[in-house]
Amino acid sequence: MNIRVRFPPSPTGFCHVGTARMAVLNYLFARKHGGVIIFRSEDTDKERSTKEFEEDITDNLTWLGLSWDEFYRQSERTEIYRAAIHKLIAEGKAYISDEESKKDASVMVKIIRLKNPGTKITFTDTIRGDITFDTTELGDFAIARAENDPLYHLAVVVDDGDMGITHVIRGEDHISNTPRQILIQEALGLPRPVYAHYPLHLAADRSKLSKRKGDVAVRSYREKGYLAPALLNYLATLGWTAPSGKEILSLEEMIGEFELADIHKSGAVFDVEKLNWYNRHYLQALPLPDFAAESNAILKASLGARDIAWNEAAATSLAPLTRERIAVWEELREHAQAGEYDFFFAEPRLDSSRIPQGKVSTADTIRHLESVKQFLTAAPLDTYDDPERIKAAVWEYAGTEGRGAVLWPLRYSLTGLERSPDPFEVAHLIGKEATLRRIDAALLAISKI
RNA sequence: GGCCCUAUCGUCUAACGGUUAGGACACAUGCUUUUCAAGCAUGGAACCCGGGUUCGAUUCCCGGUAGGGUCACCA
Repeated sequence: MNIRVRFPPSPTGFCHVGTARMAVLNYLFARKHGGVIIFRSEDTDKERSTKEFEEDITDNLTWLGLSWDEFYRQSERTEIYRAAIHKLIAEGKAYISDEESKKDASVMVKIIRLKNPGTKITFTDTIRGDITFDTTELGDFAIARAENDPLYHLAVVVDDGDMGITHVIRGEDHISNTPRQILIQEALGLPRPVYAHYPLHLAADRSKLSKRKGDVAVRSYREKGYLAPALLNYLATLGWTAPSGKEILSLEEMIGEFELADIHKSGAVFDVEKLNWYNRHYLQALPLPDFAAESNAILKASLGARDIAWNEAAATSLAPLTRERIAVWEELREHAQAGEYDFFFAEPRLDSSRIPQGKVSTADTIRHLESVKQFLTAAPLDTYDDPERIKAAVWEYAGTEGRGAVLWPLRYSLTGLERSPDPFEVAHLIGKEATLRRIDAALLAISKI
């Protein structure tokens, strides 16, 4: 069987994570079976559909790493719908009725309705099993406003038939649309595709995910600095578990393991914490030069706004350290804007009263700083090539005098921050000269207390 | 409200009649370079309720309850 699936978004809004998930599931299934993917822009609502939204959708799906083989717009296919509607009317399976407009009761409009035979429709859903509907309650539902102006259900059915769609994989919000579409299908004499309705994902309170309850646009995740493979991996595993039990999977691995029947039946909450965990993973997996390039761009912009002189080399050497401190790029920007990295590029501004820590006296603090300074002065220059060797230079002393008492003033002197990376890492990054200079500055500041 | 779907830790889930109900995220505690982050170790935490079926139900059936979806001249 030559499998053909479709991505049928309507370009009436920015690419939603729900749209992305629909595409991911269809993509995995199609690629697994060597099938064909059709992107179909469902833009029959002329009022709300825009080119901008369509581009946002294609752009973001591509960013995620997805692709398709054929592309159509429903707005360019009115002739095909016209023929189908005409045929239905000619065969007496549909009719034109004059009715009051629902928008304005004083206006009479023509609506084309399907003559509903009122049968019971049972279809097999790959994810849920058999589902039965009594279609009598649907009545003669509307399929078009005019022969050249189809409504959603008609367009979908005609297109699925014309494009040879074999598998319709969509959200469960379409379950109740299915009997209606099957009725049209049967009236047109079209084959019935395989249906698979997956559950929608939900907001934290288990209600429908909406703009009010968090980000729903793929572009906003992208702007915050989420990585495409992370979002892709999360979206795929939200409501689907790989048989291997793996949670981290590349696109190729997902394709290899994917089966429609393994998609869960119940709705899952979209959890940003878990997404962050995925993103941290993929951020760590980035080659260091790639990480540094992006990291530098963010630091440069953030530090520029703080009037800190830029030093590309210093920033690059910082990359291994910033990498383990963030889950999303946005965090690096926030940290840099809060001044957490200033000390790598400029002398720290010390609050002398903060140099002695806790119960340690000022006199002892001075003594410790003087001692540490001696050790670090005596240490040969290449000691600074490795944080471990810097540590070794003062470790015995810190052990006997009290690590906190010795290390806190050192760390604070070097960074001027309450919270920062450890002192040896910092000394390594800023080098011997700056390290000694900063200790001297701290000693000078504390002597004025 | 009618119709349809669903129901395991806070969250994502494993289990396919017999298990100390497993894992991941999050959380708590401890360790590590008495800060922060990361890492490592440990810990707390779940079968919606009621009936059946069965030697035995988280698992199968029915009912209830709860949640979701859908009831357009939108898609």
